[in-house]
Amino acid sequence: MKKLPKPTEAELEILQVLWSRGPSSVREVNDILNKKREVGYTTTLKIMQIMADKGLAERDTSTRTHIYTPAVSEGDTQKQLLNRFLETTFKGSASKLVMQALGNHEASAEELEKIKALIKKIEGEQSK
Amino acid sequence: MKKLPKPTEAELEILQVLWSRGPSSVREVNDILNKKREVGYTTTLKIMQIMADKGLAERDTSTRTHIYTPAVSEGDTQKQLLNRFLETTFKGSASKLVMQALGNHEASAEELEKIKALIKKIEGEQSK
DNA sequence: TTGTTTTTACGAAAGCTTTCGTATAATATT
DNA sequence: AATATTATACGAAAGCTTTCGTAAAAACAA
Repeated sequence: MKKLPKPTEAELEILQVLWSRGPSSVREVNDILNKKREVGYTTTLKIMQIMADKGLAERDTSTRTHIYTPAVSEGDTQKQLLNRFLETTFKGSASKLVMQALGNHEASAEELEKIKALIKKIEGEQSK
Repeated sequence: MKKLPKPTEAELEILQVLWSRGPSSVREVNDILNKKREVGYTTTLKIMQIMADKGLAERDTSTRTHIYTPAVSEGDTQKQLLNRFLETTFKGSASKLVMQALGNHEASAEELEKIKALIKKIEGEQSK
């Protein structure tokens, strides 16, 4: 497994667009970003070019309008960032983080069910 | 409630030392940091001075060796950073984050108990 | 064809954090 | 007292990310 570079904030924002939209042009990504905040077109272009350089995205340059595709999965990226965040902010204590997260943000009943199911599964494995 | 500046990585590292040790001098903090990685003394000094400027720490300058005290609580800071992380990485879905955190890092049996208890409490509130 | 729009490419500026060299003052040592 | 050590202060350099101006190429429209 190769180690992926940690995406910056701006890169992560773009990755999220690519994850939800699939392969996209700079124009399309930039339009979406601009629904939330003002970003210059060339700014988005530049960052997407950097992402291609770093290997966070791949681009198809066969047509004039280049099409970018995410080269890292959403789940893997979340896992990577979570590990890092867990380490820096909670010194590795996942349960502390979970407690904080559940305490401050209400999850729906079904989400809580999923979490309970997961806990059960983990407990099952532990008792072996 | 006043809004605290977001601590940088280096600042967070120092805050963690201050939280665990309580009021400390630059030398003491720097020594602890150097157990993990090499940091120059003046680098640590500079960042702690910035922290005092920003209001992340307070310092007692009544003696030659200034003593720094955290001015923000560990819990509040974790909550602030967690909210931000949740937004940027999990688009606000706390349960997704919890699932990932529990899935990837084993929590001890007692930690799982605590989490289950918390879920029960939340469920109790929801059913009202 | 001629001019307008759209796109990529390039590089530099701006902004932020971290690192460090140097100066100066206070303290400790011999 | 003279020297060495330890502390703070200051500013600049280094490193990284983000932003943007400008140019060149491609596609489109009149």
